[in-house]
Amino acid sequence: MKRKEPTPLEYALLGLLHQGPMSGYDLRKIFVDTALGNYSSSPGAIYPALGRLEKQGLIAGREDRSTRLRPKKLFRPTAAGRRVFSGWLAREVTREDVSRRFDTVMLRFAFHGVLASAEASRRFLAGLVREIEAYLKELTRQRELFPPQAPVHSRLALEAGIEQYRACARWARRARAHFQEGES
Amino acid sequence: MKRKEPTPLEYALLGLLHQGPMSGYDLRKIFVDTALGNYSSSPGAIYPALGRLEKQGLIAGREDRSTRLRPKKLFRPTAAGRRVFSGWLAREVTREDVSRRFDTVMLRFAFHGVLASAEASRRFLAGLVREIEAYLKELTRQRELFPPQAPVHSRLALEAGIEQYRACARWARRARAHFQEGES
DNA sequence: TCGCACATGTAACGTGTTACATGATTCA
DNA sequence: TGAATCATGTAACACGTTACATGTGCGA
Repeated sequence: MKRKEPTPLEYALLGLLHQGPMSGYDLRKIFVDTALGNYSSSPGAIYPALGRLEKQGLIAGREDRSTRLRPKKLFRPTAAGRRVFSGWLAREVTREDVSRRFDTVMLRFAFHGVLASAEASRRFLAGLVREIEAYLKELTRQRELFPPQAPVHSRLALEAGIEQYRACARWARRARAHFQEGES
Repeated sequence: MKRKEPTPLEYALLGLLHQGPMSGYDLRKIFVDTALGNYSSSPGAIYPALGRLEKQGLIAGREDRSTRLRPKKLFRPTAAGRRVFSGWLAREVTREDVSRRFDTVMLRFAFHGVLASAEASRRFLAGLVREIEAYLKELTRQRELFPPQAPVHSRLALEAGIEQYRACARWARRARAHFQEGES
C-alpha cells in the first residue's frame, strides 16, 4: 500500500517514541516544556496525529491499566515505523528544505541519534552546509539587486535572514567535528 | 464591528499594497521570486486572502480595463486598512513572537517603512533584543539541564537554535544604528 | 502552431487551533 | 471542598496546499 507523507508533527511524535514507549499525555508534556513546542502542542493536534500514525501502522498502542482508573495508552513504533523514520532521517537535504522548511530540517537532525551512524550525520551536515551556502548566494544577490530607493527596513530584514543562515552554517561546520571517522 | 486578526499572509499582502496599487497577479509574482515566498505563494492562497481583506474593508479593488480583455483588479489599502496595519507594526514584541512566530516578527519589521518613524523602529528593535535575550536565557538553561546520556544530536540542534537567535540579536543591535535620534 | 506570460479564480482535502467534555486522584 | 494534575478525546472552524479551469496576446 502507498503511504502518505507524514506531517512534521507526526515525525516529531514518531521520533520521540523511539526513545521509549509513551502515552499521548507524556508526549504532550514534552512539547509543552521544551523547545520542541514549536511543533504545536495541545491535545487537538497530538491525539489525532497519534491516531493517524496508528492507522497507518507506524506505531502501535496498548493499554496500560496499572492501578489507574483512566488507563493510559502507551505507543511504540512498529518495524514499519522505524523503517519510515530512518528513511526520513537519511534523506538528502534539499534547497527547499533550507529555504522553506528549515525548522523541519533541524528537527530531522535532532533525531539523528536513532540512526546511530556517524557517517549519516556527516552526510547530513555536509548537505546542510552545501545547501545553506547555495541559498546564501541567492540571498546576497537579492540584497545587491535591491533598488537604492527601496525601504531600508526590507533590506535590513533580509540581512537578518542572511546572518541567521550564516550562523547556522558555522554551527554545522563545527558540529561535523563530533562525527569524525572512527567515532559513533 | 469586531474585526478578526488577519493572518500573516494577509498582513504581507496588506503591507505590499502600501507600496502602491497592485493586482493579485502582481502580488503573487513578488511572493514567487523574493524571500517573501516563505509566506506561501500560489493563487489558491492569495486570491481568497485578498477576498477576505476586501470583505473586511481593509483593501479596496477596482477593475483596470486598459486595452486588456482580461481586466486586472488593482487593490489598494483603505484608511481602515492603513490603520490596522500601522497598529500591527507598532505592537510590542512579545516572548511568544520570538519563540513561536519569529518569521512573522521579521515580516513586521520588514514593513516598518510604512510607519516612517525612527522612534517606532528603535522601540521595535529594543523590544526584539530584550525578548531574544530572555528567550536565550531559557534556551541555555535547557541546554545545561540536558542529561549527559541524552542524544548528542538533540543538544546540537538546540545549540543551532541558540546560535541563530544570537546572530539575530547581534543584527538587531547593529540595526539600531540606522535609527538614531534625528534621522528618519 | 506551440508554448509561455498574463490574469483570475474555484473545489477538495488535510491539518492545526481553539474550545469544550469527561472523570479519577491527590493535596491543601 | 476546591483546585491542580493525570489522561483522553471530540467538534467547529479557518487556513494553506494542490490541482484544476479558463482564456488572451505575443514571440519563436
